Amino acid sequence: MARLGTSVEEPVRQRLLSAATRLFADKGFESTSVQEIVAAAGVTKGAMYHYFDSKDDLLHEIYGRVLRMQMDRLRHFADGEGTVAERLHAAAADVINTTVDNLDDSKIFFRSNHQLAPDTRKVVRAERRRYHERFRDLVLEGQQLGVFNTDVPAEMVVDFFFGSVHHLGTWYHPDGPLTGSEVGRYFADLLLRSLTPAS
Amino acid sequence: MARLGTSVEEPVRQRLLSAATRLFADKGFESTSVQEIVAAAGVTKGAMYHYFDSKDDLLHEIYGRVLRMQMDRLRHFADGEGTVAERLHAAAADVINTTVDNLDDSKIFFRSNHQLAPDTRKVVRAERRRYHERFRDLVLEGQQLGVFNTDVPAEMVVDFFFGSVHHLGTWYHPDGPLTGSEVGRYFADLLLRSLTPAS
DNA sequence: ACCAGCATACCGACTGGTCGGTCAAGAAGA
DNA sequence: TCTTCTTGACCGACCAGTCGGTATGCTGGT
Repeated sequence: MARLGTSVEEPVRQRLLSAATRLFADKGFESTSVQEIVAAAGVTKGAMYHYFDSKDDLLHEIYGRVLRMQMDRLRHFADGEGTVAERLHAAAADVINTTVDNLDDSKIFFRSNHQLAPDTRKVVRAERRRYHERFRDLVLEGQQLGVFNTDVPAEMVVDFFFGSVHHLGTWYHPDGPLTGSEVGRYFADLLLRSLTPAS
Repeated sequence: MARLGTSVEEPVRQRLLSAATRLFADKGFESTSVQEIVAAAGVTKGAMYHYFDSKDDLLHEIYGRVLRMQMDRLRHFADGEGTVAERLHAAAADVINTTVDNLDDSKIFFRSNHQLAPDTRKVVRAERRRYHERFRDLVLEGQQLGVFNTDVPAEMVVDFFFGSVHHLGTWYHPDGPLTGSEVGRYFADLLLRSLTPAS
């Protein structure tokens, strides 16, 4: 059992998670064999099946990490200070920033959803829904205060925006000309302007 | 040889394409076996390998169909009549409409990209890029005419918007309360407003 | 009218190989 | 000695693709 500061190396469980994340993002869940994962982590299958119930369980853990992190950050910005517009802008820019910082997780999240076992999928979907609802409530708050347009339902605005976030994994490259913060600002600007009354 | 109106049934090739589309969209490319596809189409493996070179080839054909259709429609709207804003709005609403009408194709398109053989993927990506460029040029045209905001690069606006289109397969249900046209109008409105100067 | 020759369309058993997962056994610290 | 962690050989299921074969019908020579 790894105690505090016992080993220089990452513990086996972490190494497996990291290796799996990289491989799943690169080649997809189904195209990655357990053998490849354990080889990349420098262990054998027995070790993997000691820490995880199945290949599916590994994927589920990756999902869990992302979901918890995103939810924590969203709550922090949504419940923070400032006007609704400021809080929504900050939350939107932040989710793009963290998505870009964890592009592999994001790719897996949006591409391998259908590979999860039905039960696991239900859990993930429920957690995802709560996240969306918190975001939607922010939009709703602005609409009720009269600072946002009401002609497009809040629910749809959220789906519209998260499509763009989802899509980042497809075109964004960390070594490209744009930083995550820049993309975050651009996208948050577009979102806010699409919600702001014309005159 | 099927002459005009000779057979009531769809020809085998079409049946295979349809069955594969449905199954790939439901369970993903890698999780669908050739055996399942031919069973759903009511033929055997021999028939499939008579019409297609490989399982990959089948996927490639599905991609080709979607790409050709989308490009044709975009050109029609982009080169049509009306102001830039009107043409962009029409093209944006239409791509959402056809995406909703062919949700299975769309799911496959955005989810199974990485399963294609490298060569095939290059071809698909190139065609996809041309599509994006045509769309971007529309935005650029509006920016140069001064009717659209210029603070966000046209390229980024396109990536922003197509993320939302991409995402449709995740949340839209044909038997839900919204028609494709309604979603198309909402999303096109959001896009146009995000491009329109505030005052 | 007939037949040989050939192409198209399709069948389904089979092959070589891969995969997720199991398990008996060993190493090492407490 | 007991527990925790790790090994690697192994199993049964499954999969993409192959191949020898059949049925049908068109074509041109007689």
